[in-house]
Amino acid sequence: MELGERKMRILRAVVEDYVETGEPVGSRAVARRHDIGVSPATIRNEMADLEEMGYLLQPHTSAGRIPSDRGYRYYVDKLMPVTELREEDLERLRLLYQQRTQEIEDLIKQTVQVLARTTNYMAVVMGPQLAEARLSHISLAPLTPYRAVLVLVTDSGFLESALLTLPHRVSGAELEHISSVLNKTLCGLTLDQITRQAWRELERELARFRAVLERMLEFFERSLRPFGSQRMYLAGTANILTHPEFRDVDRVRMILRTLEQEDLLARLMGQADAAEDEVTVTIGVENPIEEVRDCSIVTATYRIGPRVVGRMGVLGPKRMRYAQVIAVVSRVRQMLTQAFMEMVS
Amino acid sequence: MELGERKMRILRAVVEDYVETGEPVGSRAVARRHDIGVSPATIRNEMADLEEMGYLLQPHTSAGRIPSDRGYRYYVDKLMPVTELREEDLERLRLLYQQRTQEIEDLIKQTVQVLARTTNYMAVVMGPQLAEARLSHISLAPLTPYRAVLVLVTDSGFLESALLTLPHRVSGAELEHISSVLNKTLCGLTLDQITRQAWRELERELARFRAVLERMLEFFERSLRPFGSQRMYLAGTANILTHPEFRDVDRVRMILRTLEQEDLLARLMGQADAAEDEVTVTIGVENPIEEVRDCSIVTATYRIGPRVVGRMGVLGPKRMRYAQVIAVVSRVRQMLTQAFMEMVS
DNA sequence: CTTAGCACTCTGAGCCCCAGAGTGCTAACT
DNA sequence: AGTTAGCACTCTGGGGCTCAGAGTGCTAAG
Repeated sequence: MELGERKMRILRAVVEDYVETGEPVGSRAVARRHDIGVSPATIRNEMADLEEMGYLLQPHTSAGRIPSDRGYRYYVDKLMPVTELREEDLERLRLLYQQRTQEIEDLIKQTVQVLARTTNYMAVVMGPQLAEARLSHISLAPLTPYRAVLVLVTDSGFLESALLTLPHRVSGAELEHISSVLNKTLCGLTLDQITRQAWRELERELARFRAVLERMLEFFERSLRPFGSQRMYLAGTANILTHPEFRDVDRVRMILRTLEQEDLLARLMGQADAAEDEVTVTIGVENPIEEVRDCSIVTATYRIGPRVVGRMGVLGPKRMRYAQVIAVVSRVRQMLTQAFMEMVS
Repeated sequence: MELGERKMRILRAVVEDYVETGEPVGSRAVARRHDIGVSPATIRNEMADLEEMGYLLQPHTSAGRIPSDRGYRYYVDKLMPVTELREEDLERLRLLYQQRTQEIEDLIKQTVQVLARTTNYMAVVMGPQLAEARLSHISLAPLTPYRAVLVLVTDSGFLESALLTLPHRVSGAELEHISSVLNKTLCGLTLDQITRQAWRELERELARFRAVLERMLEFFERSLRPFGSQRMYLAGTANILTHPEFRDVDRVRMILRTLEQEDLLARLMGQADAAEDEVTVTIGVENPIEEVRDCSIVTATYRIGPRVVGRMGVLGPKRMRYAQVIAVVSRVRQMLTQAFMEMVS
């Protein structure tokens, strides 16, 4: 549905004023603060139209208008000005990402902090999703007669290791044999493929060590469990309490209770997609979880190397400074991906 | 300061009624609900005494009394009945800890959840503190010419590993040599000792590989940074919002903002102590952080094996069901330590 | 030392009122 | 036909008021 030029300007004015003040916006205020070029009465008529079309809402008769979810959506899609970060914030990001840490986790932790701080909303970063990574090295090294260390490395430089308790005595030579078979069979496959398909083959080749393999499979499945081990990093819970829409403790409680459940939070954050460089905005009722229907979320995918991906997002009230948040998320996504690129290479 | 028998009973009555109802407790209510055996007037006098002694407070004239921090302290130290968990909660704990996971982290995550759920307050668990653990195995295995995997195992079965980018080409044989020197020199030492003292010696013996050693030291220091990498697990943030003392959004915001800072949270949680099997209660003003002076915290140390320790705690309003919380924390501490014991052996 | 009686105090809920902001409608204007 | 001024009407939110209820401290009697 296309809106006329003047309706657009009015809708934009209402959204922006409401985001700024938190008060319903009246025709008079629009006329005063934005030069639409017509009188309040005309604006009143236009606003009545916009309400009928579903872009605006009236909290009660004789209050100003506030944007509906649809109004925000239209604003975000068509009306919102492209913004760049404040120089000050940009500087902070540069500072953070140019210092070369070696630790992926540190970088993620700092990312979630910086997202929360610069937006003053709540930030979430999901740790990297390894399922799509390709194995480039795997080995089983002896430790004691009944213990071995399993080490795996992916093509983008992830290291995972685990202590395996061996079900029976296995000599060093045998472990080496196992390692070489593992390498031959599994390298180049994604971790997902390994648990699904390649396992059969292994069981044939290493039938003698079936019990050992089972221990390993256990580990694989655990470290790949979709959201189990995919750690979630949260920051800025306190931030959202600064916004008047969260004055109501019960509402906040509902929201927090929801976000504490990692599976729900993961659903909220949407699907990671390595190809996608876009920032996604989910407004109010668009998001899949009942309890956060009056929040908006801005999400994006970051990458570590070519295949490993994770998700980041900012959650705040629907009355959110969308342009700014999108600018922040977009920049952070880009800089984080860049930083990982340098780290991994 | 010793209190007379009757004063004790009255103080206890006030604390318990206040904890239950959240309303200031009047002399009449005490007389009715607890048979002290004297009239409200007498109780009134006693309460006035207790107030003067600093055990009770009056929010305003002509309201009932509420316990002061000192009153709670006396209650916890001397008056509180020893409680056992409700059978239902106990069952839940048994269920949780008898299923034998192999993952330390999973166990910790579930512990923090269960603490939060059974108490309905907020729970914190600090990941294990490795500084006191003793190294039992260390090795450096080749991966590519310029990369190696560093693996270390402690005597209680912790595994840590890292990918080292080598500053120059190092052959497999050389790595093996380094590994054997490392093993010889470092095994049996605590990680703390290693970074502090043993390092010198290594630098002499492996002078040729100084650059490699430096990479390793970096890793050691990172993984031992006192509270940096010592992960904090939180649960039940939403819970505390159910309590009327946290109706005030601004107060909650202060508290959350504080708890988001891991260094402050670590200070709140106090010092881990392997020897100590006690549960510690910190009430209101006793705790070191200004912003949480109207909260109480119940903490305890858990162990993984003989030396590695971590901390767990429950944070809630001063008006807390101390006896129950202490019972929960004590039981969870015991069962978690037990579970780790079985896992590690 | 304990208790009944009593005057006094303070809070919090409920209620009312009203200014202020904003609307929708009508009728006049361009 | 679209725009505007004028106007009556509506709704909210805050301030102020009142009052019942709960609880105290004091006094004097048991």
